[in-house]
Amino acid sequence: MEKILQIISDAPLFNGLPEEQLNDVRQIALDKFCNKGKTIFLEGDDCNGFYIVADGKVKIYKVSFDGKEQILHIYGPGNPFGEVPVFAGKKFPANAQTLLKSHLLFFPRTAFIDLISKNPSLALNMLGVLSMRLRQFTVQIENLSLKEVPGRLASYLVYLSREQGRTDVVTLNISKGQLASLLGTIPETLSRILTKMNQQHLIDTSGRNIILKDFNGLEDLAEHGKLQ
Amino acid sequence: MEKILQIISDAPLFNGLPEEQLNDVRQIALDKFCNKGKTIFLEGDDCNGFYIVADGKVKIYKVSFDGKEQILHIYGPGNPFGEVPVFAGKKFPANAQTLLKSHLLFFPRTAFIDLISKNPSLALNMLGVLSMRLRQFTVQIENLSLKEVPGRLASYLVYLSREQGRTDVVTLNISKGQLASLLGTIPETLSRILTKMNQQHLIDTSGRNIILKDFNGLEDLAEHGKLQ
DNA sequence: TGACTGCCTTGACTTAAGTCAAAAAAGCGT
DNA sequence: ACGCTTTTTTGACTTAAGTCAAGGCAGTCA
Repeated sequence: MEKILQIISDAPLFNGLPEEQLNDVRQIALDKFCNKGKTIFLEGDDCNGFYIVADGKVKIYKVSFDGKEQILHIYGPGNPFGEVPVFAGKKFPANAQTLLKSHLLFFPRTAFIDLISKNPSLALNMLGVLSMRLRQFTVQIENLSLKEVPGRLASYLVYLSREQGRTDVVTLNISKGQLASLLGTIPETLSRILTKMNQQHLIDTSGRNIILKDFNGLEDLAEHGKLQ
Repeated sequence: MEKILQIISDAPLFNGLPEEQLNDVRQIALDKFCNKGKTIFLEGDDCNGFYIVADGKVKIYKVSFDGKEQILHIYGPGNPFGEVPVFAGKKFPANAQTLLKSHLLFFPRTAFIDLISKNPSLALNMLGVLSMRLRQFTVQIENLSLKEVPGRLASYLVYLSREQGRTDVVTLNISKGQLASLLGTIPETLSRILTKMNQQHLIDTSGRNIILKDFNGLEDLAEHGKLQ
């Protein structure tokens, strides 16, 4: 199978579609190659389509008046982004920038809407993706407003642990500064909390590897939201 | 037009559908009447369908371990809720409770999926609604993490002002305690900030009516996020 | 009228987390 | 291995907002 077609068929959005429809999708996809640090779109830009990450990594983020940034998502291969304004409004609600040299697929708005109208199962997949996003946001809002930073960090570590399929050690796939922004805090605070968790034998850090010394303790912290 | 059909056709989720499709939708809707304070579902409950508020008011909320509650949404007539797990999973991700005596319409999961498969424009409308909500969540996360409480309050007042179509005075449609929760804070803090805004002649409060004495100042505060 | 209830406000105190500044450590290209 | 940049850590200080506890105020219902 051709490379791009392979990427498309692996993406959750197009999962389970028959080969004929995958080919239709492939027809409307355009390649876009970006270097690290490239801004793909800014909040308020007009949107004429959405993207899927074929390779690399992209952050979706908001910036406050005085320049502080809150990362909303970090997407890797297979994840779509920028699809909200395709269906509602015309402007992007946040900024997007590559974190690595990346290969993106661009799907023009009208062609895609056309496709989805003829394709109930593609529509259902899309509904599933958006619903999932909504659920993630719900959790993120819950975390931001009900938990303190240690709780959010613990929660993220537990999430990473599930994602990486092991409870003894996890590896961060983003820098600690980016993690701070994702957790809605600043690098200094994150660093201090990591040190504190070390002292309490919850974790053991060495660079981007974090040994989970007390997984139950972390789950507890993620649940209760307070560090001792 | 029959009352239930009217409610359905007025709901943003189904707005603009041809009458024939509206009738299809109406066919699968079931009535549910609830008193004030009735729990409709709890986080983790199995989802076998979703709801639309026909009449009354419903809050969607999360509860932290120590009982503090964060309201995610307050929905009134025409708003759908609980549709996320219809596509994304099987369990409700948050709790729902009526704030008033309410009349709800229930749409069973399987019947609805059936319907949508046969109805591309219904699917597109739903995609629009979900996208709109994602957009709102984006703003909510931005507010929670990049703005302080005064900024979030100002932002809410400006939003209310647009919704109610006047820049001189707005009326809260929820209690101040509930507003505090919606803003991700506690009643004491909200009360103090309202007092402070009074002193600075930004607003003038009397019960649930809030006179906006300096609308530009409020917009500025909502943007910059800092109170003096 | 008065007590009951729910909601809001105020005060004194504590604390989590941000700011600013500087040093230490880790990456990276040549 | 070298210098350079970027990332992370640490320390001293400030501040927004939470906690706890007490009062006030308004509506309701005997």
